[in-house]
Amino acid sequence: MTKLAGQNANGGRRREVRDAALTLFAANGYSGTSMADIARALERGAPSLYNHIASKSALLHDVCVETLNEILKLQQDAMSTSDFGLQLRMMTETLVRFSATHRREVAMVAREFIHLDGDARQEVLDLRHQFERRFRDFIERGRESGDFATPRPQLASYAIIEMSLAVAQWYRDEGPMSVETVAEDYGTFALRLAGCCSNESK
Amino acid sequence: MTKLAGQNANGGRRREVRDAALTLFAANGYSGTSMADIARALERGAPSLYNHIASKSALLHDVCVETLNEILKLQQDAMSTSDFGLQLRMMTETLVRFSATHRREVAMVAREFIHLDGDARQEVLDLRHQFERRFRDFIERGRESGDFATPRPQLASYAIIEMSLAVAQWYRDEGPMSVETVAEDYGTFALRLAGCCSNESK
DNA sequence: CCTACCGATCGGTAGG
DNA sequence: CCTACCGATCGGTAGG
Repeated sequence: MTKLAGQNANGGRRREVRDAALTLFAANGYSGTSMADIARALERGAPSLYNHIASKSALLHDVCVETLNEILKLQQDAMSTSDFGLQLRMMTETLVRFSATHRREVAMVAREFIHLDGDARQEVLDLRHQFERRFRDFIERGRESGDFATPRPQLASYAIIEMSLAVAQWYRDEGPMSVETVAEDYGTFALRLAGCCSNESK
Repeated sequence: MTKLAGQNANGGRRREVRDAALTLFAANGYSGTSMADIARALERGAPSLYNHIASKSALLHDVCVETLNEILKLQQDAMSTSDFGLQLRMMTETLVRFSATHRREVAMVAREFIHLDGDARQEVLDLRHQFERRFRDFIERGRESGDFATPRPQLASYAIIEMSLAVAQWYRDEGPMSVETVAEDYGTFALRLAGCCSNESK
């Protein structure tokens, strides 16, 4: 009981640090954020942060890896149905929903990960490539089956992925459009873009 | 003659500094690049750079403003024809061509400008908004005329703009696809996405 | 969680 | 274009 409470409290502290860092990294960039900035947001001294994290770069690395694993899992779930059109819609809507609701995390895997080096950077790149490869192979299969009509599946997948991830850059909770509205429209965009026969299906 | 040579040399120096900075800013980010890094690339001392530029931030600001003005001019040129479908294709292809051939500059106006503050930042934001607004208004007009079929022109314009600018992130000159191939495909993507009747026109 | 402190590096200036 | 130098700040450690 005491031990459990202690673990929760420590986990809570760690999550607090990660949350404050994420907000600052997204607003000012990883290199534009100092450990002192993060500590200030938490009303603590900078050295205290090292009780909860190994280093500044480990913080970024952890966020990137966890975010990409989450995205990969969502992608897999969205690929469970048999209909190509519906599958593309679900893959796109899922990605847009995630981008709109995890804007800071998406900014990390979209750009900030470049500040990692060595194996940490490569691991993030590998996860990104895995995600892109699955998207691309899926569109390739849909083209072979005749469900999609697009000359270069790679370009279609890049276009769909990047327009969906970019939602994280401009979406605002206070804005006029709900996450669902954006997700549905982008699902339709993806179907049209891929030249899907059953264009507006849903 | 001597004076002209001198002006050329000075202009050349300034361009050298800007070019080296642009490469490093694109690779490592603005905050991840020091004046010493730029100087090292030019095999010079860091203080010497200040003979050619006012400050690190002025360097970024100048690049962003010039790049956005160039993009706005290209956009205007692409909007000269009367046909909505052809106009959308030209606007998109022009943007993709620019993104593929000015990858570093596009990275600056897409993200790095956040490291500017005050008026410098606002000026860049204003130019960006001007560009986005013209794109959005154009799609709105095309929808009213019945040439496009899309429920929310704002979302269609965001999708087209962001997928086009993202070309700067992944395009490689050494890659298998020419700039023209990518531009044409993306032009088709934009027409489909906007629900343009004459979908594949060109 | 704190204070005290480390060497390295930051953007930029002075002066020639 | 250089050397010499500025105060500020960087990520991180020691020690409690």
